Amino acid sequence: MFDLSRPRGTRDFSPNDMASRRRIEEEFRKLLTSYGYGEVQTPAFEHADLFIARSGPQVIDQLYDFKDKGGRHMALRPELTAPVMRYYSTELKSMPKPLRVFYFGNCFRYERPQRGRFREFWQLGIEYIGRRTPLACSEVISISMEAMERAKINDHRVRIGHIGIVRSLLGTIGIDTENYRDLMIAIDKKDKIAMERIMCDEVEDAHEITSLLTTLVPKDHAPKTLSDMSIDHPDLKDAIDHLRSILHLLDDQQGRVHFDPSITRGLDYYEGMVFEIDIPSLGAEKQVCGGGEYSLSNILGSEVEGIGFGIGFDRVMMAIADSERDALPTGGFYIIPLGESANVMARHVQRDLTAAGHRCIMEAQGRGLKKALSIATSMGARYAVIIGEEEVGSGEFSLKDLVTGDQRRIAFKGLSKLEGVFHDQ
RNA sequence: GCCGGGGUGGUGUAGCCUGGUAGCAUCGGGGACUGUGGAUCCCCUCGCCCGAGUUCAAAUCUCGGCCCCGGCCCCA
Repeated sequence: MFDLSRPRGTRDFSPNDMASRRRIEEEFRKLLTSYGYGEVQTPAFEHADLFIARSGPQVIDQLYDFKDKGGRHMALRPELTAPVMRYYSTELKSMPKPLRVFYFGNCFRYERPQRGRFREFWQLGIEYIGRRTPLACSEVISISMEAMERAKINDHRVRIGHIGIVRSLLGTIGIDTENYRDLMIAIDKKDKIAMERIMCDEVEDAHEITSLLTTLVPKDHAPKTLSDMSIDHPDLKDAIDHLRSILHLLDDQQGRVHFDPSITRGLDYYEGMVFEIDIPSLGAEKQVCGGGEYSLSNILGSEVEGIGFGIGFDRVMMAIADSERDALPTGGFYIIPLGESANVMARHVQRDLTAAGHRCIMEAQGRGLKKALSIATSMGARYAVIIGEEEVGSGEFSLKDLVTGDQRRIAFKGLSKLEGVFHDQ
């Protein structure tokens, strides 16, 4: 006997799970479609180089890669932005700008599983490829927030920053670019000690360091509002104006949006506005969405700029209240053929009813009437269709309302007239 | 990769400290009841994560592995 267990970090989804997941998925699709985004799909695996080329060692360590039978180095996709950009740069390029696309698919990373982190997980995202105007930025952020609302999540918060602000500030005190990466990570983690350590190697003026730290790291990790930012540096004016315009357009009535200059995002291709959404109640893996403005000229070899975000679909599902989860569909008919002579008519009735869009389940185990009615009820059917020798002989079937108990004979030919006579629920 | 807490029928649990018969609930299958249902009663299937060690004897104690949960890291 071989190992029947499920691979580590993967999940099976029950019919109930899938009912909930599909409903939310559809809700998201409707949202994105209504904003003019078109869905694209790319392969589950790609040439490994697509992911390796510009990635750090962490991404590569987590890559599910393999040699195919032709000796090619392939990898399961760890994220969807690169494949979508690959698609864009080869085929979608000629489409009118701006190009609005969205994607939904599974991704694979060899990680240590824990709550909210899996080796196979689903990501939903959009890309707005075109000029990064404040209106376009606010559209993208707004869609991500509306997605949370559609999922009926109400404790999320949005943090918006700007990578240009951080870069400029560091530039003013002459920090060596080679240390940007470590420093950016330290800033993103709000790790003052690491920030100070890295910066002390570069600058001598303690006052400058201190003021910089206070500017970048909100007190008590509390989000700040943009108006708290009092930086007079000419390089920053454009960035701050840009953010102001975006925030103004977001028209955040519920106070979800906060300014957090410490967001730097890990990826190299981000520049300008960046944002994250998290749901505090999720615990350690609370970030459900991340995105921002990017430029991909250095990666794809051609000038591509845009705005996008990725949503962790599984984390959204975890945050959805149990009361919002779906039950399996109920209602409709349960057909009970009694004896072999009833089978043919039973199949015909089932075909007609399902063709008319009704849920219609066949008693196919040969159970007796009593047992079958009991099953019909427990499966949530509204009506039982009873077909026995009597019915076959007269070309009729018995239709029993399982809620009221009423029962009547219906001519098989009169099936189409069922509409409106009974409540299919 | 690191640090904690756990793994008992499909599901939820008792038993573990203080070694000896694995109990309960629910779900699933069947029957009482061969053409009229959510009830009741009865019967049945299915389990100590894996391996090694200690012992007359291990679900229980020891070690290793695997897996799950929480945290770190990173991210979604």
